[in-house]
Amino acid sequence: MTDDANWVERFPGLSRLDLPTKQLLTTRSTIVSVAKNTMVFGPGNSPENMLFLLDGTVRVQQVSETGHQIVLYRIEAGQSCVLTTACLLAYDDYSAEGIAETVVKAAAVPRGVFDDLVAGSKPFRDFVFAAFSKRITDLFLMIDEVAFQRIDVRLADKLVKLSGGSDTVSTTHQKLSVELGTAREVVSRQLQEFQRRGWIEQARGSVTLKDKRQLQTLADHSA
Amino acid sequence: MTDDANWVERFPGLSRLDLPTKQLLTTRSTIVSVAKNTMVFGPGNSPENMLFLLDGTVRVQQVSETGHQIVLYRIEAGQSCVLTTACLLAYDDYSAEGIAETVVKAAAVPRGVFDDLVAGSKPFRDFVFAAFSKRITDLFLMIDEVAFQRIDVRLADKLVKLSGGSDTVSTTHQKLSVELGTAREVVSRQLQEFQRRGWIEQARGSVTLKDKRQLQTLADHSA
DNA sequence: AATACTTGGTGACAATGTCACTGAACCATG
DNA sequence: CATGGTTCAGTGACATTGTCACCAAGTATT
Repeated sequence: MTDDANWVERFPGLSRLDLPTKQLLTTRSTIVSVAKNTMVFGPGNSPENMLFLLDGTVRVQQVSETGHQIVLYRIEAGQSCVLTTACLLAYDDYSAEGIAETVVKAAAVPRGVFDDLVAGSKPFRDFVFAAFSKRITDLFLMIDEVAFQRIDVRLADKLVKLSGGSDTVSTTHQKLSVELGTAREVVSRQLQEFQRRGWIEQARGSVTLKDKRQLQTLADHSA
Repeated sequence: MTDDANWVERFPGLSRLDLPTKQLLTTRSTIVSVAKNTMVFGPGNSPENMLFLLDGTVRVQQVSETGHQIVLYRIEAGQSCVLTTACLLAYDDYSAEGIAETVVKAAAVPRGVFDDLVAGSKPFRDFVFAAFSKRITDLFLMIDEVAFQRIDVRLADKLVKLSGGSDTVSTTHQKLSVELGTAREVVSRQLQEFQRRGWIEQARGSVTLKDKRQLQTLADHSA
């Protein structure tokens, strides 16, 4: 892994901080590791610290009163849990939970230090507000998608995004349905249709993208 | 109208500010009025100031790429547009717009003053972060509703909420469909069903709630 | 009064969600 | 390896919701 002591430099939004602020962040934070599939935060589990992700991914998802689940967003390396944490602190009765999808390494900043930083550093304020803003606009987009986008378009988009650079997605129909907030049967049907068109091939627990371009075209068709 | 010069006292979250901070807010802000049905902010119209609503309601809604519309939330008196404003400043290419539903009176705080306040006052920071947190958790709930809640439940809930203390809601089927992000025909059908059950009566451009208790029961049925 | 616009109603159909059930693939254990 | 349990995926019937095309009545404009 890269130099953890200088983790601040790896955050695009934080590299502009002045030296004393950086030092405060570095000296007053601790590097923590979280095992895969651990709940990082959740109902009845408000973290004491603000986390800044150095490695790995945290998936934030919600369990509805109806028993349904939906993935809200992911926190990647270089991003912060600030807002989710803040939400938990403000309203501890809500149902979102953060789960480490991989081994996660993060810098834990105590709340008091965080508050001092917000007070003392304009660049840090900008970083925090930008994170909030990005999250809220992303949620706006998500509401739009859930409300108005066809499920085949959303599934194609999700497959391409989950594949990343690779050509296979290791996941089950059930998990894909949670990604989109739909039913497993719907995912199964759509995947069958994609397979019929020769865009994908299926195996138990994985989907192979044979024609990512076509999938991408369908996903972009929203415009 | 009540004493505008002391508007800070009317914000629950701001009354705890220390005197100098309050004075700063008061002296450096200007009271503005906005006519009904005016766009307060929107694409290509980022406001220069952070607004604190003293009177009236601002409806925030989104126009999808597909042409569909959905109401995201409302900003009521005693709340701030901070987050929406911040979003617009950060990402000016997104499609949400704020529309004054009534005559709106607001205190406009310049961005620089706002930043100074965040830096200098812990209670003000808490106010701002609480506003962000509330908004994000509300959006989580909304995503859950849009994705998983039946339309009759959502419509009943919306009718009760829009009615407030009154027993009539002056709105069209079209507007109700935008509230829920669904189609007018769907609203018409559901309202017919409510009417058949004797829960409401309809007239052109208005709905009269005859049995608010039953509607509320349906709305609560989510639990 | 003639015209256009808004509001709401209707039926056919498509897309998606729900339910109950089936069987195949995988896994842990003896 | 055999067995039984669990996970994963497929299927058909049906309910709910969304889409489309069209109509009719009320309202505003001229």
